[in-house]
Amino acid sequence: MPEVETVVRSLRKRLPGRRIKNVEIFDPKLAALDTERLRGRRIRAVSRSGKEIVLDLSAPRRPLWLCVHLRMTGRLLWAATAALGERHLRARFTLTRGALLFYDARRFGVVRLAESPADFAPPGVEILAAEFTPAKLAKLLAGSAMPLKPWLLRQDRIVGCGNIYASEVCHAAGLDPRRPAGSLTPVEIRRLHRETRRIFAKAIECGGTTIDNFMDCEGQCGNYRSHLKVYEREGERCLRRGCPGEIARLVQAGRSTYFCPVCQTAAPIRRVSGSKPRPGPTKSRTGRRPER
DNA sequence: ACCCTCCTGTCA
DNA sequence: TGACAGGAGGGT
Repeated sequence: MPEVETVVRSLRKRLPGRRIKNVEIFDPKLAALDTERLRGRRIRAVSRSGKEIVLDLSAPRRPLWLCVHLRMTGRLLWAATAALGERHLRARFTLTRGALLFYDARRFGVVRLAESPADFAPPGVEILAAEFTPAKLAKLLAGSAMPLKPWLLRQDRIVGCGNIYASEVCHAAGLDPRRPAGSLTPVEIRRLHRETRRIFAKAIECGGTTIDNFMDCEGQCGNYRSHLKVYEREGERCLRRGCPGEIARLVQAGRSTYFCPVCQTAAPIRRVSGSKPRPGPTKSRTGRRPER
C-alpha cells in the first residue's frame, strides 16, 4: 500500500486535467478493457482505494473510473521521464502532451473500468483511516483462529497490508506471527494498532519499499527498504535493542514470514478471560517443522 | 491450514 | 534446475 500511495502521489502531479487521446493494449490479458470508452475522457483526479489506483474520468452524468491494480510487478510510468522501452510494456495511454505507460513483467496486474464508487470500494478498513481504531481492530480480530500474520494480509479485514509489512508489523509489536489472530490481549491489540499505523506512515513518507524494481511514475525508487527489521533478513541478528535473537523464516499460507523467535514468542503478559484453553504457539503451532 | 493457479524473471 | 518473488483468488 505505501508503494501504491507513492505512485498515486506522483501521478497526481502529472495526470489531472489531461485528456485521454488514445489507448493501446499490448497484452491479450488486458483485452477486456473497453478502450473506446476511455477515449476523449478527461482525468479529473487520482486516488487510491486499498491497493488500487483509481483515475476519476467522470463527466457530468457520465461517471467512470479507471482502476489499476499493480499486483506484484506492475508499474505506471510517465513517458517523458521514465520510459523503459518496449520490454514488458502492456498498455500505453496517450494523453494530451504526454503518455502513461503500463509495464508488468509477470502480467498479474489488472486494469479495469468502474461505473460506480462501489465497484472499487475496499471491503475492509483502511489502515490510515480515522475509523481504524484499536477497538475496531479488536472487533475484526475477535474469534479468528487464523495465524496473525496471514490474517494481516486479508484485505477484507484490514486493507493495505502486504507481505513485507505484515512481517514488519508483527515484529514491531513483538507478536508471534503464528499466534491465532483472535488470541491477542487488549494490550497486544493496542500495540499492534499503534505499530501498524506508525510503520505505514513511515513507509509512505519514505516512498515505499523497493525490493527489486518498484518505482513511482517518474522512475524514482522507494527507500523504506533500509528501515526493514525482519523482511529478507533470515539468519541475521534481530535489530530490537538488546535482543540476542536471529531472524528466522517460515512459510505461512504459501508466503514467507520473517520473525525473531526470541522477542516475538514471549507469552502474553496476561490472559483475557481465563476460560479459553489456548496455549501460546511457542513451539508446535505450525504442526510441521517450519525451519526448512 | 494446507494446496493450487495466474505469469515471468532472477538467483544460488 | 529448482526455489522463490511485492498479490489475490480459488479449492479441499
